[in-house]
This record gives sequence, C-alpha cells and structure tokens, in this order.
Amino acid sequence: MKKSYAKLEPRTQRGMKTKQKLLDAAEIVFGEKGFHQASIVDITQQAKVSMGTFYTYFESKEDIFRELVMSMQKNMRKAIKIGTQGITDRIELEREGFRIFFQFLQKHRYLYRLFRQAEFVDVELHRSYFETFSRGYISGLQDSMEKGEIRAYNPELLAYCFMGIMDYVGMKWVLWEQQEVTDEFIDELVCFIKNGIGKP
Amino acid sequence: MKKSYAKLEPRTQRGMKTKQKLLDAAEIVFGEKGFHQASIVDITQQAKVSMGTFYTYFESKEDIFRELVMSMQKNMRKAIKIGTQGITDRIELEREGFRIFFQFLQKHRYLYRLFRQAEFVDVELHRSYFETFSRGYISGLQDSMEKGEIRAYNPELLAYCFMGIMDYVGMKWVLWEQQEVTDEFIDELVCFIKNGIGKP
Amino acid sequence: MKKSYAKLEPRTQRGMKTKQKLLDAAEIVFGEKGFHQASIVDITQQAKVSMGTFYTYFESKEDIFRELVMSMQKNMRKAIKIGTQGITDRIELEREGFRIFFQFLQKHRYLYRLFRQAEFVDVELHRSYFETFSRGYISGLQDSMEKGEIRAYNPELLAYCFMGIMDYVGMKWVLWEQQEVTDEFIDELVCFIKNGIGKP
Amino acid sequence: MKKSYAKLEPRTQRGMKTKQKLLDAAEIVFGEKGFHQASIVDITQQAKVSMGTFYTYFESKEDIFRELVMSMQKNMRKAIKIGTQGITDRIELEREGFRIFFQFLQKHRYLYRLFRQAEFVDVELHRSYFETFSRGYISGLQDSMEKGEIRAYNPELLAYCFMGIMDYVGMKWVLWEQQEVTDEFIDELVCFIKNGIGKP
DNA sequence: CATGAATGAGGCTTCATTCAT
DNA sequence: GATGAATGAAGCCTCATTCAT
Repeated sequence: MKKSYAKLEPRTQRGMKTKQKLLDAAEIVFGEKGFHQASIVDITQQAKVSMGTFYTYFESKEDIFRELVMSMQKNMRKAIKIGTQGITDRIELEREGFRIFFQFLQKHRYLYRLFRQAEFVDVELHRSYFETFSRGYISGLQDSMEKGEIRAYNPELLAYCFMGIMDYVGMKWVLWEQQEVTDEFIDELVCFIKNGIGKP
Repeated sequence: MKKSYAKLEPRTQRGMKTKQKLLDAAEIVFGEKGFHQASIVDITQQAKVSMGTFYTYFESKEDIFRELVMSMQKNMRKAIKIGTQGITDRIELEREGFRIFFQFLQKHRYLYRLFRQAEFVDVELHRSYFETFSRGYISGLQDSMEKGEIRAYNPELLAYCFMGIMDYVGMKWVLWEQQEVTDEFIDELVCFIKNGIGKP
Repeated sequence: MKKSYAKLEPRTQRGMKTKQKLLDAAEIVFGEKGFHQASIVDITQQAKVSMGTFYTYFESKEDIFRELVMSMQKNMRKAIKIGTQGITDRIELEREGFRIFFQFLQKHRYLYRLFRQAEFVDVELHRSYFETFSRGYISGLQDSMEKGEIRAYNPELLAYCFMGIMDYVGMKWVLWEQQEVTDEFIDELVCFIKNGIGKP
Repeated sequence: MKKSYAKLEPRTQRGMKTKQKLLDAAEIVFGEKGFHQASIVDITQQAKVSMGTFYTYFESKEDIFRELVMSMQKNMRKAIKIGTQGITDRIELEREGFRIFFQFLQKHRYLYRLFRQAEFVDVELHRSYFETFSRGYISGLQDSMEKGEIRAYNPELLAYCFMGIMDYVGMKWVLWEQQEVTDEFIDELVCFIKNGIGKP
C-alpha cells in the first residue's frame, strides 16, 4: 500500500519558497544541535511554518538531512571548481582551493557538523561524498605528477592527507576559533605542503 | 537526567568483572550503531547482564560513553608515549607515532566512530581530547623547531595538519579498507611530511 | 468535524460530473483500502481532481462514505424489486432474488467491503440498512406463511437466516473465488432452503 | 538493525498477569470502539497500566489484535469441539453447536466486532479463520452425507450457509437485541435447517 | 468551480531510567 | 549485587480539513 501523500517537488512559487525556508532552517538546527538532538519541531519553528508543512516537502528527518548535505556538497565542489578554473600551477591551485574552502566554511559555519554526522545518519551519503570528492582530487594530483610538476607519491595517499589537513585546520580556526583565515596563514599552510618540515 | 543512586565503584571482584563486561560491550555497540542509535538494552544484552545492572555501575548513557572514550584516549596516548620513548630525531618520532597510532586503530576498530561522536555527546569531552593531545604535540614540535631540527612553522598549525593526516589516512586505510598499514606506506607518508610535494 | 462550507449540490453539468467522479473513485478506494486506511487524497488522486475540490461536494470523509453506501443500497434494493416484480411463487421469488443479488455483487465487487465497514463508520447507517432491508423481507415472508405457501416460522428469524446465507455465499464464491454463480449452483441453494437437510 | 526491545513472553508471574490484563482490556476496547478508532492509550488505561507497558508485551496495535483474535478463535473452536463430543446424530450436533456458539457469544459480546474487523486489519488472519473453521465443518457434513444421514448437497455450500446463519442470527439476537437465546428459539432454527420452508 | 499549500490535533512508538523483589 | 517489569516524557509522522488564489 503505497504512500498517498507522496512528497513531490513544489508546484508553485510559494511552495518553493517554503521548501527553501525549511532547508535553511535545517542547516542551522542540525548544525547547532546535531542531527539526533534536533527535532522536526525545532526545524519548523526555526522556519516559522507548522509541523505539518514539513511533511509536504520532506519524507522524514533523514530525507531533509540528505538533501541538505548533498546540496551543500554540490555547492562546495562547484565553488572550488569555478574559483580554480584556469589555474595551471599545482601549488597555486592548492592555495586557491584552500582559500575558497575556508571562505565557504565561513559562510556555512555548520558544514562540518553536518558532514561529520552524515556517517551516523546515512553511511552511503558519507561514502559517496568522499569518493566523489577524492576522485577529482586524486586525478588532478596524478596529472601534476605525470607532468613532473610535483614530486611523485601515491596520489590517493596525498589526496587524503590534503583532505585531512583541510578538515582539521578548518575545524580549528574557522569553526572553533572563528578567526578570519588570512592569506599569510594560507601561505604558511601551502609552504608546509610544498616543502615539508625537513630542513633543506 | 535525575539520579538517585550514586554511581558505584565496584567493591568486589565480581563487580569489577561486570563493569568491564559493560565497557567492552559499550565499545562494540556504540561503535557499530553509534551513540544515539544504540540503546542501554543493546549494551546490557551484549554484556549479558540485566538492564538494572547497568545503573549499578554507570549513571547514564552519557556516563559510560564518557568513561569509555576517556579510557581509550588515555590508552592511546600512553601507547604512543611508551612507544616513542627515547626517540630523539623528530622525523623518526613522527614515523613511530604514525605506526603506533595505526596499530592501535587496528586493535580498536571503533575508535573513530567513538571519537567522532564525542562532539555530539559531550562537547567538553571532545574539546578536552583535542586540547590535551595537541598540547603535547605542539610543544614537542616547538622544541624541535627551536633546536633547528625542522623548519619553523606555526607549531599549532603543524600539529593540526599532522592530526588531520592521521585521522584521514587512518579512516581511509584502516577503518574503510581494513588494510594492514605497511612500513613502506608509512615511509611514504613520512616522506611527504618531510619533503612536501615541491620538486627539490 | 467543523464545517464552514455547506455541501453543494452541483449546479452545472461539469459539477455533476466531478461529483460522480469522486463517488466512483471512493467506491474503488474504500473498497480496496478500507475506510480507515483510505485517505481523502487517495480518493481525489483516483478521481484526478485536487484536494480542495472534494470539499466542494462532500462535507467529510464520513459524508461521502454514507452517500456511497446509501446509493448502493438503494440501487441493490431497486434491482431486486424490479427483477422480482410479478413473481408470485415464494420459492421462485427467492431463487430470482439470489440470482439478482449475486449479479449485483459481480458488478460491484466492493459492495461487501463497503457494507461491512459501515458498522464502524456510522452505526446508524448500518442499522438502518438492515432494518429497511429486513423489514421488506420479513413482511414478504409473513404474507407467504399466512397464505400457507411456506411453512410457518418466526419470519424475522427466517429473514436473517436468508440474509446470512446470501452474505456468506456471496462472500465465498463471488468475492473470494470470483466464480460465476451458475443457475445450477443457485438451484442447489434454493433446494436446501426449500427442503432442508433432513431426509424426506 | 534489529529491534533491541524484542517482545518476549513474560518471564515472571507478574508479567503474565499484566499481559493478560492488556488482552482483556483490548477485547473490551476494540469491541466497543473498533480497531481503528481505538488507541493504545485506550487499552492501557482500561488495563490500568502505563503506555510503555503495552510495548513490553506487544509490538504494535496489530500485534495485540492478532493475538486476541487468534486466541478467541481457538477458544471458540475448542468449546464447540468439547461440547459436541460424543454426539453422533447430525441434527443434534448442529443444535448443540448453535447453542454453544450463542453461549460463547454471550460471554464474549465483542467477538463479532473483532472478527468482522479482522478483514481490515490483517487479511491473512481473516482468511485463515474461515479456512480452518469451514474445513472442519465441511468434512463433518460430508461424512454425514456419505452415511446417508442427511440429504446430499455440495458440503462446502452447506457449511457456508450454516456459518452465515450463525453469524446473522447471533448478530441480531445476541449482539443487538441482547436476548437470551432460548432452547425454543434454537429448536425453531434447527427445524428450518432440517425441513426447509417448503410444505411437506 | 478548481487548486494545492498550510495547518495542527491526534496517535504510534521508543527507550532512558526507576524500583520492588 | 543482580534482575526485569513498569514508567512516561519525548519525538516522529499522518491526514482531515481550511483557505487564499
């Protein structure tokens, strides 16, 4: 017996607006309270709509979380892609990538809290994010290595190192310290990536 | 979050055993299901004790989680400390630190899942872990820099980079791929840290 | 159970058609899912109209159910009345009554599911059906007894026996087995009613 | 992820008593309000236990309904079986069967309301009841026919006729009229079954 | 007349915690 | 110390009905 209240895409302008209000509210609420501590009512109150309205646009708490995380991932990847277009030098590309990532983080302060929880909400969501993101990263690094632009390492290892660095540095300075990430800061980061800690 | 019974420290051999059974069970259950998805019954069933027994030794679900995570952190730090004793060369120290960390991970497969969730269970727990762990790391790096052993960077930045790398590499190869982390693999990792990606 | 809009009798051709579409849809939906499992949306989707349109023609879910059941009852009684007109012999009258009833059942496969539920939707609806139907039956039987055409029994008892037989036989062979009820089958049924199971 | 709170059979005397209280309460509540109109709270209040206790013994509303209906069916069949043991004459057997059935009905006033709804709660439950009950009935009738004790009919048809009669007569006089069903009444009923309505 | 977004009361279910035995 | 039945607050979700366009 299939559901009679199928959740469809809104068919009016008003509906689209309401759905967006809910997504925006969810970003804040999930970010602040965490997925499991947050309730649907928290979200609808934040969005200033009634509880029932939630279920006009989403099937469940998991559903809105998934949509939220996926759209965020898409936007982030897009921002990085657009921002780094045309940069050919690998080091410069990394520098710009970091900058854009931290900028994105500042705009979406809860990105971390959302991504981190994905693992406990929907394993697939989590995995697919890492796979998609790392795939692009890996092939980019591989190209640079083949061109002899950078040292040769296992490109997968390198990609995960970079992702770990972005994650932890972003968590510490953007999320916790809420500092503006300056160009000098990023320069130092890139310097480490380029030269390592060994003395020349 | 009331409590009428104080948490007991077991006074008998039997009591100690029961408490340990519960902690072992909690490691598995929290690791597999996640803190919020896991129930007290899951834990007591896994430990093969009755529901009531749980509250003889722990005040709440949060309580056992905290105790579990804290003891794990302590053990991990201890393992690294002991294993790296006597090593003076910074690079070798990092190499051995990575090796021990990944070994520890292999023994405690759920370490990640537990640490990751700490943020959503008890913010203090999470913060204090990072602070304690990074403090030691930072001061060690600072020493090495002052001795001129390694290049000079913001030691805090470096510590978070290393922690991020450990986290992501461990997650990818130990947790997900369940590969044995070979010496060659660690060597490559250390090589990156030492030399960076820039061409010499 | 509030209402601010009075139920409209459709005033246009288009309106009449829409109302009928809704009634036809309700017959299918209530029949398949059952009154309580069925939703207004199920009905409006089946009828291919919007949700709001429903309340132009019906006051509530109960309302359309009532109208549906009552019209079905009326049609059934009418069919039997017309079909048995002019038959004077009681036994032949019963035979023809059965035939028409089973034919009606075949056309309105959900009649049972609807009538059966009436008891749980609107007790009055249910009672009134039985009273109206049995009243005619009883008086007919009484006449036949007084004329000495059939044996004398408590006519009310007899009427309920016949109704029970129609109900169960129809349920078994028309609803469940979906067999065509042949004349031979009905003949055997009437034979039992006429002669009983006792040896002559 | 399997349920952690599995519904087991109670392991103590106290538990058994509580479960029975809930079943007794459900019989009344489902009988009076109907399955869909009744809520779990209605049942637990009637049983004077807390809401949570319900889920210690039953998985869902459907679950307790099923258990209730199945135990009732079993008890009814058992009562008829025991009560008609040793009766060899078919007519007397039917007479006694009716008597016991109506007596059972008087004790379990809600039996009808429960059985009638089974169709809308769990189709299988409903079907299996009819199949089990009719199977015994049919084979008994067949035996009698083969022995030449009663007239020969399609035994399945006859069984459904008798079941329909029991159903409707019980509904009318026991459930609605709440009359005591006297021996005279049953005698008349049996007389019809034996002799039919045809003049000798 | 027709539409479909919005509402919110009501019902189901979970599970951390208590407590009598 | 150990047991497991009992509790009830809290959260998810449904859907009949309203109403602005």
